[in-house]
Amino acid sequence: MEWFTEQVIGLISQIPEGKFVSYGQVAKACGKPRAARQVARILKTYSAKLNLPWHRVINSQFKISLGKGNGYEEQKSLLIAEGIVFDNNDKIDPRKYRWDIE
DNA sequence: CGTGTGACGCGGG
DNA sequence: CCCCGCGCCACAC
Repeated sequence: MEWFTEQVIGLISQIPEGKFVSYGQVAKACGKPRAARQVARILKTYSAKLNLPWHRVINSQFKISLGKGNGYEEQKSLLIAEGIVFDNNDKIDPRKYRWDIE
């Protein structure tokens, strides 16, 4: 397993309940500021098997990146279950829920 | 080895 | 807010 991948997985696993981070945030924190897309791919590949809180990762627009009918509904409900509130535009408030990586 | 594809991000209209 | 284009990068064909 590559170093970057391990960093990403390690970081994601530390996101506190009720909080979120963006793909870009994770990429940056792991030393590759342009690798947001890779972070997404890593989640798709390992989330299920490694029991990661994948739902706590969204895009920089504070919205869920999964298409409706393709995981969107599930991610949303998981976040709501943790107390996160979505506004009328399906976005969440970063001032309340964003987790600023250590 | 060229080409297409994203669970992305940023700027612009 | 929505829609586009462009840059980015690992991967599948």
